[in-house]
Amino acid sequence: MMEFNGYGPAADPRYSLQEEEEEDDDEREWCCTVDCINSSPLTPSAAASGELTDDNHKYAIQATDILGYRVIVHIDLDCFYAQVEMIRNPELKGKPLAVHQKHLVVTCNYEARKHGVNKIMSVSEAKDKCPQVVLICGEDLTPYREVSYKITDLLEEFSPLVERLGFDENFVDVTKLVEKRLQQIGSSGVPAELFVSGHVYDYQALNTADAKHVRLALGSQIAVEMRTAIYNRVGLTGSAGIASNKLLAKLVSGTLKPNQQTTLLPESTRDCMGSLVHPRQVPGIGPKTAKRLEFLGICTIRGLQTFPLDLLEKDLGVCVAQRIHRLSFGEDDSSVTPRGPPQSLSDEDSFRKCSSVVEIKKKIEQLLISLLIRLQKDGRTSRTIRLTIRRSSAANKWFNRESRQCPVPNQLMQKLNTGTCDTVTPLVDILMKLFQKMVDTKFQFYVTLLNVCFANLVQPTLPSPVRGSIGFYLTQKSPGKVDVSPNRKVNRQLLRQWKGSDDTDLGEDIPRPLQGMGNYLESASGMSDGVAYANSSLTFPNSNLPPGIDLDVFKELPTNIQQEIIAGASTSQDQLKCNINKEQSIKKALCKGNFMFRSLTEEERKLLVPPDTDCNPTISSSDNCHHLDFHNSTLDNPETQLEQRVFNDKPAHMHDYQLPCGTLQSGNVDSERPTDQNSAPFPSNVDPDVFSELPAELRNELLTDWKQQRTVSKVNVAKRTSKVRSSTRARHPKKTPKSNSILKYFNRLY
DNA sequence: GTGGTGTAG
DNA sequence: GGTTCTACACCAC
Repeated sequence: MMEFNGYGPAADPRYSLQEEEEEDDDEREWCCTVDCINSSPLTPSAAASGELTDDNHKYAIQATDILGYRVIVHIDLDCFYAQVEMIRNPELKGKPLAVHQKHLVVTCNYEARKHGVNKIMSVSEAKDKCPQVVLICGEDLTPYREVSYKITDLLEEFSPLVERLGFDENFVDVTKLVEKRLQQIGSSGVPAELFVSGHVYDYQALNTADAKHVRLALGSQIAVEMRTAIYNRVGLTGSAGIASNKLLAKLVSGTLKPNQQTTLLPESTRDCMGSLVHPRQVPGIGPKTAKRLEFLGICTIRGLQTFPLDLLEKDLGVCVAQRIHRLSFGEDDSSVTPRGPPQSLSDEDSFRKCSSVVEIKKKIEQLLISLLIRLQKDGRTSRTIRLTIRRSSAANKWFNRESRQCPVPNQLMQKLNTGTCDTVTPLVDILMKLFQKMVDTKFQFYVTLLNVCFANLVQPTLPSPVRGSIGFYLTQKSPGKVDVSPNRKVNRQLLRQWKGSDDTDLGEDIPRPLQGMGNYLESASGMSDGVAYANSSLTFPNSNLPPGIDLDVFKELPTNIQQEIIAGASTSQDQLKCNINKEQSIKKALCKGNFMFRSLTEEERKLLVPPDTDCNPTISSSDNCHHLDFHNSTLDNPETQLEQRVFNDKPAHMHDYQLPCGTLQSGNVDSERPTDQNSAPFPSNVDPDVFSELPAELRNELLTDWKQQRTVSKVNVAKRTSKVRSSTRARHPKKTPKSNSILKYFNRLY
């Protein structure tokens, strides 16, 4: 990795460009290709022969007219993971460094590249090429994700229009900022000495009389400012491309790397596209599409440009055909769209093979816990859970991924981001059922990848009532208590809130993931007191019930809610205090730089599973303690300290017990719905005395909810009787209030 | 809403 | 083609 002595000037061609010598082979080759093709642009004879005429170039003309004034900057951070690792551990600077996931190098610094190490090279090969290479496992993406969002944040200070592309790339639409600067120049006119910062593609001369040139030149100066800010405040270097659309900006940002920038003036567009050899090199044309193009005999960009559009449309569909046809001319009218917070959170792990249900369950649990921590930190909750697998068999070595998903039951949804333990067991149960929908575990199977995903993320609106309180139970019943995530188009406010919650410096606070895990451990053991589980309902001493709860009402509740209430009855207040104490003790432990996760004791496991069920616990033979390395990692610049990497290793499975059979199925939630649609103000199985003891505000809220449910139910009944469903719809019934009930959900699973 | 495919880094 | 670990768009159903 090079040393920097001031960032901005280094990117300016008026100063020496020492770093150009440090391009890696790939990038050098790319540049050579550019030069090569640039030397032979379309000849007049080629145009005359009908290969490429203005007629089939019509999109270029239209697009240029309409969109030519946009100024888009594409920022591409140099070997991102490696740079982050060097920031985390400055001692690594100057050493050859490779970040690997499993047995593959996913990125490496330029020092390692000098020794022949490359991306997607096996670890063993990298070691052969460069025995002194420092290998860092990059499977935990947390630190990269965090730095990545810091960069996006920083870029948003320049323009609100920032679109992330993976962790290490961003598009920024700086058109408005450029216009603002033009206005500032005002009547004094464009200064004659206006220059382009960095390189100009194809060494094209800047024409300060051309409005587009002026704007792009200003864009290049903004790009330098952005890169300087990224370096000064986060410590990372990156390359930039400046052009009139996203496609071109991305293409030119790759021409000169690392730590350089290139501006494409409109007149060079054709050359720039012509410099690409294969359609696959066009961002937006992936391997599958490229293969189909090859099947059509299209193996070059020129070939794609001149291929009859109608034939292309027949093969690829109108939409795709037109899009890639336009891309081949360098035309891309897609806008820079901030995506807001991620729409889903997922975690996955791959392995050579996994062929036992116990192992699968263990791995699912690991992934789930890591995800729950992230979800807790995120602050949202999830409405959909998805399991994706990839399997192999003797006959067919590789299968594509396949997935199954289902809604997260309402009650669970409300608790997902609270970091408590009681979500883990039912979620693992659900995930195992999803797994069994894909794999018949009665037969031999080989799974090589598991992915758990929380999708459909929404903001919970109600503060969580004290767990175990009746308020907790009742509010879980109310539908419509979550705000659907706003339109994915843009919600910067949401993004800011989301980032705000994420942007914590550890400082004095306990990292929230650990609080959550602490809760997980505590609740898991706390559940056991005085509770014996049966297959379909709980047995309990009556005295354990909180005052005001009717035994009959209680019996009607789903088991997990019963557990909540029992746990809360004895501990609702004490537990709060207890949690605070525990957080403090965790904090103390963390201050010592070490924290130990303990597995559940055997006794605790026994208490979680009824001895008389078929699902006997599989007790983990190892009484292992999982040490969590907890070390500081800060950036050079104190302003932009990285959040500490809480988990150096993914937490190992916490316990290894089988789920009590029917834990979730037991509660007949349907019975909680109003039975008499017209008379009772609330569901028949809600005790009036209990109800009357609730705060007026809550009572009103519940009444409104129940009223709404009844209305919806009526509408659905009417719909059902008047309309015969198609077979597909029967498989995916329309959503009714009941469809969210746990029972309904399990009916679908089985 | 579900499940598959394609694209991206 | 996948090897890693994501994330999103789109489409048929």
